[in-house]
Amino acid sequence: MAEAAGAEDKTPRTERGRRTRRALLDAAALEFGEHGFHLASISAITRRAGVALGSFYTYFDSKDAIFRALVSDMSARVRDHVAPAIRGAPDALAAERAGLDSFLGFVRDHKEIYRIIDEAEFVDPASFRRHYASTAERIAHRLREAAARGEVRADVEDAHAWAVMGMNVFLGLRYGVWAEDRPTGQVADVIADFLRRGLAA
Amino acid sequence: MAEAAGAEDKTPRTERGRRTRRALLDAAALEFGEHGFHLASISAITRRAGVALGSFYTYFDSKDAIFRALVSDMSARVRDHVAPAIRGAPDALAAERAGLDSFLGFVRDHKEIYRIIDEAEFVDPASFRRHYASTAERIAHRLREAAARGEVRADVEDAHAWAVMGMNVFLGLRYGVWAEDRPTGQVADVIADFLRRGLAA
Amino acid sequence: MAEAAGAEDKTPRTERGRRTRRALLDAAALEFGEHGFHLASISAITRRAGVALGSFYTYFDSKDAIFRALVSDMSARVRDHVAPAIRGAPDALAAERAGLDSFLGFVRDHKEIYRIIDEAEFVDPASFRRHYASTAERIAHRLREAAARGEVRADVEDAHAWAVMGMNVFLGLRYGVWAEDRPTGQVADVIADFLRRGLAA
Amino acid sequence: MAEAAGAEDKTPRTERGRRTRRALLDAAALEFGEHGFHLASISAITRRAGVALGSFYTYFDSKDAIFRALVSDMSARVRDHVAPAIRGAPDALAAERAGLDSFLGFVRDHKEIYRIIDEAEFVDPASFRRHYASTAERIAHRLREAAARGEVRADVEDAHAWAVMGMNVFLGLRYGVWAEDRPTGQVADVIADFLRRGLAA
DNA sequence: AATGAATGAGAGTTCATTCAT
DNA sequence: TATGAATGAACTCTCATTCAT
Repeated sequence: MAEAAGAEDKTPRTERGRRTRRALLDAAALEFGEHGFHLASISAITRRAGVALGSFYTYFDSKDAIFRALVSDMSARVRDHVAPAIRGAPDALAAERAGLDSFLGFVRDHKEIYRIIDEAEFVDPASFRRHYASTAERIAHRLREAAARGEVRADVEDAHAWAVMGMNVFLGLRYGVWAEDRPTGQVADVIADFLRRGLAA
Repeated sequence: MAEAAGAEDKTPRTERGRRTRRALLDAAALEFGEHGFHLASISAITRRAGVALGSFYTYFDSKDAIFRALVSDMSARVRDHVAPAIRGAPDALAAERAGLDSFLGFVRDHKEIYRIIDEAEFVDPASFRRHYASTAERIAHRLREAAARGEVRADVEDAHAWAVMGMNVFLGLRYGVWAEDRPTGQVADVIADFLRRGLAA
Repeated sequence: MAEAAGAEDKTPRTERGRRTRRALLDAAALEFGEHGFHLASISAITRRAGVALGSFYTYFDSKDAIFRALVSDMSARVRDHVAPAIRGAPDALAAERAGLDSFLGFVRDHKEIYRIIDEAEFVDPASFRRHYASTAERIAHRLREAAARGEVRADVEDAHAWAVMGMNVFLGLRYGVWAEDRPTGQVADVIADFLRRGLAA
Repeated sequence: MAEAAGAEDKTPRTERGRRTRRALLDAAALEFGEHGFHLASISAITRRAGVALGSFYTYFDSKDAIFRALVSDMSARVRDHVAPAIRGAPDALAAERAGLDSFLGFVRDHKEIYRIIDEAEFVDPASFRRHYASTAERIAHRLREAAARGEVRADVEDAHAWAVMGMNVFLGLRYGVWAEDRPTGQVADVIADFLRRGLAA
């Protein structure tokens, strides 16, 4: 039900197959995260997953294919992690703060995601655009609704949504590099305050 | 330890050598920009530059070395292009707007830079950090001075500088993808207004 | 040592088994005919036959084994198709004409056979020699008997039989390539006349 | 000047390069002759030629490419060997006899050619057709001229040329298998007589 | 008897780098 | 300094065959 809806029928039919596929995906996340797409090797992935090299091709057609599967897997997990935090927020600006905080936390716990998402643009441009476009659209949608409710300035436009996403992505993906010791909440607070004043009605 | 200073040993002595080195660098910008670091090949670079494969090593120690040389070359060019625009601005917020606009224009005219800078983080983490840290530091410095002059809020901190840089980088590097038809000035205006309200004293 | 006799151990016991074996053989004829021995894959054969990969080894010991089974299957079918035509001919030279015509017709209707027979020499030299030697011997036998009856020259020898077979095989196997539009009967006529009187003025 | 007139500029520029290319071609003839196209391996070819694996790709783009180069190399050599024998013959039928004899001799001395030519049809159909079509056309041309001179029957047609070629190819390529001990001249004599007068009593 | 996951040796090919001329 | 041939390790991918269920 993930990458391309049935692709070519590489879907495992047995429980054992399901476990092997999962192991490969997890191993791939680590390998791609550590070495990047081009330096990651399929033989390293299978070694990490504890299966024979040839078994890889029982589940994925190619190196590209597993990368794509991984990206959509991770997008979904990020979304599933961030969405509840946003939904629980009292108003639009609190939602943005909660979303950033939740994203920072997720990345901190899954450092591999950082490089994988960054490379997705070049390895799989189509899914990259889909990913960012849908994120931006979600933010824009929230802002427009908030404007209608009078929570934020009435003249918000899409550029604001992209700017917010840009800050979040840049801060989120580089947070480990930038300031590992700083609690994520603190950063989220500074940015939330900045957003509030920039976007307030 | 040689990257920045100019390679100390491989510096060409003759005029002809200087031209060949420049041709390699230009060819490398195109090749890395089109294919990315790992898929770019030295033999393609030399072919584009019109020199023999073996000649490459007269000027650069390795594939990494020419990439590093290229990244610092380009950082310098971006800086040289953006700096005057910033210096000419009447106040701190106008400077940020001018900087973003100028950066958007530069990227539009040098599309290769987009991918090269994006990859620099993984190919050459050291120079990547140097590059972003110095940019962030420049922004932070401007904001602190502006705060001292009362042009922006007194409680600005480094997180603001990183957020501003994040928006700029994300918008700048993806501007082609995002909204090719939109004049860069318009985007810069929206963002400038957002910044003004967010950072105003 | 098992190829000809019918495999002795892998013979199916049930009706269902018999059908599966037949399906594999038919699928193999198409697959080997289309791609040649080395590029044909067992998994493609089982897919075409509609059975699971593993089931293949219930019926054949190896890829070589099914190829051998196929070659003897097809030799027998060619023989069964051509023999009646030859038997019905009034004299030796008419028999050769009828044999060629019948062979051309068979190949036209079973194009796969073309490549399979051509490759048999390399995949399974033993059965290849058997196949051609017995064909040549049959022709030689007919010619010797015809000579005894005074229908053909008295000094015929084995080389003549091989020459006749060479023409037939070359024309027959390449007929599709060479002259698809020409009726097989016409070609058979030209060759029959040639056999009768040669090229001299 | 051989395979495809300049292909992609893999032509060696130095004397050493020329020698290496020749060594690869000779090694390939043996390897393809012994094992056939698919079982021949590039690493075996380079081992036989005494060069490193990677050097192969300095001279040929692929396994297919060297096979094609080899086939045209060998066609040319066969032609160069057979042509003088044919030219020296007193009349058309003597020419056919001389051509067959010369071909049988060539194949006996270069056994590798046997399998290579036989496989060319499947590996490189285009050059296969070119090869046989041009051979058949040469024979047909000789026969038509001989008919004009009154040396052979006036009603010769292309089918005769194909039949002659079929006999020659079949006898020539299988002669080693069939009758290693028999002098080629003897076979050529039998066939020449057959060509002249056919099989009728 | 039937299934499909698992195996691993081996293939063709690429490419950064070295070296003799 | 310039050239281009030489190198070999590393890579992705295939497939006949085996095995547990």
